[in-house]
Amino acid sequence: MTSSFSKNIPKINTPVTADSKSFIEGISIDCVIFSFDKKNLEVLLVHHAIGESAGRWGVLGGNPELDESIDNAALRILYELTSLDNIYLEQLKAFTDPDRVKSERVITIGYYTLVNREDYNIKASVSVFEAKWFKINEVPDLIFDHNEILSYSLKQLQNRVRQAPIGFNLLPEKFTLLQLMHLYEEILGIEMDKSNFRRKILHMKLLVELDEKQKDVSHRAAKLYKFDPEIYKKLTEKGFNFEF
Amino acid sequence: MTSSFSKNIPKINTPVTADSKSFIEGISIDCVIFSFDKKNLEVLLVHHAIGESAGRWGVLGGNPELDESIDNAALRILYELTSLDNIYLEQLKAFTDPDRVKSERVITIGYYTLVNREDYNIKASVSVFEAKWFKINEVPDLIFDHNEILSYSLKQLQNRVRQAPIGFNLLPEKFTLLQLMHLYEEILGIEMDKSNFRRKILHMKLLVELDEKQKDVSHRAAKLYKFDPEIYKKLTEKGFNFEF
DNA sequence: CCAAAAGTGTTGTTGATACACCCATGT
DNA sequence: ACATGGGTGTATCAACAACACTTTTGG
Repeated sequence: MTSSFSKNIPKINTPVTADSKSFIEGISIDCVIFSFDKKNLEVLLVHHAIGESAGRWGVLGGNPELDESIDNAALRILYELTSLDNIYLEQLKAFTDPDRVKSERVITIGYYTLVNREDYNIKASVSVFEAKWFKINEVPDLIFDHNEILSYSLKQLQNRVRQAPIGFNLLPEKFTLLQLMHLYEEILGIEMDKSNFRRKILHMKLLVELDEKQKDVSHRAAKLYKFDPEIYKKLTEKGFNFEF
Repeated sequence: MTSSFSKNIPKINTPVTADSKSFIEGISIDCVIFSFDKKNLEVLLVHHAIGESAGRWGVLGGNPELDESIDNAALRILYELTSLDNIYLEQLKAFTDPDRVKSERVITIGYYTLVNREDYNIKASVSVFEAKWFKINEVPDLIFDHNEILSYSLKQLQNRVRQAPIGFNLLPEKFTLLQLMHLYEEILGIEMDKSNFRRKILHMKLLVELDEKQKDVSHRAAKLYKFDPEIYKKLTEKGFNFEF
């Protein structure tokens, strides 16, 4: 689910770390934020300073308001942390083990989101939270069931990325074919053949070749491409299938 | 399908239609029950007799208890209606539009389940609810957002059935290859080639050929096969991929 | 010149697709 | 005999994997 979220935030919510009660009692929101930095898939984690989980890291969390859908609440919470809107957001599922939080019964609706690292670096300078990027295989022991939520979201990302061109949300607008290939290699944890990858992705005719090349690289500069959602839309309407 | 209530059910819950509050306030469960009858994919719907949605049909619903996971609650509610256990159950997602139920704010965790029609016919003779099977394209206008939940679950079924051999849950233990093909045709809404389907499915070596044939059919009797979860498990451990 | 990545070409193999055809059985 | 579905065989084409090769550019 993608959606936009306007500048004027309707409601600022109390941080996750607080022990404040949700308006809808017993329901929280947790959101895994993925990003791709050069060669590595990374996750944004939030440091918890107060409460029972003080000193540990967790996925971005929050609470829904009474008059908003949980999906919108997730967008709002994301905006509060990153100042980003127009983010790719997808619901995972509800995590509902009665013992997932020791002190009280609370279920959480899990989400994952894909952000372009450049946009994040520009916008997310101010935040109430202390947040940090972790390489996906260097994630520490997290609060509650957040390790489970994270590993579930990674699986989901691996699945989805094969079926729909959502990976582009992790890249800058203009990218090279090799960057794109490295992204897939990193997410899927496999090695790919350069030549075969090119043929396959170009054959899909999803990408627009730009009149631009890489700059300041110490080797032959590669052509830049961009992903065009309009083209994708037209192709899917014709029964196109992105199967990676 | 109305009648008395019996058997020892672990926890008796109030029916969905009642306006009773859940222990975890604001959270309900809705479960789409799929089945395959000869040629048609069908859904089990429950008739609502009391409350604001009296006279209309909906998906099977219920409320969780404080000390059980929502997944377990779904299994319990399913058992209460169908007397079936050991059922294939998968969570869809949370449906959370603040206006999805007019009178109060309640989110629901959606599930779908696949049942073998023969087992159902044997076991589900008794139930507090009036329930009826509907062909998938003859489903009426349902209560709340249940039409949305249903169409979402159908999409999910179509996706999952291509990636994992879950379709077998809809068939009797012993089946013919053509039955299996018809199942896929019906779920995916496509036509398939008999010969090619055979080759493909047999080539996967998922099926066990039985020493048995169809009986009482007015044409050449077909060999019966069964799906062996053990074989599937072994294959997946070796990196097998069921991609339909 | 060399390193490093960009980009092209070739070849063998596999699997999907579209058929045509024969077989067994009840009415 | 014929309708109905069961079951086999085959030719063609597209996709994929593996790999060798040439090109461009900065240092």
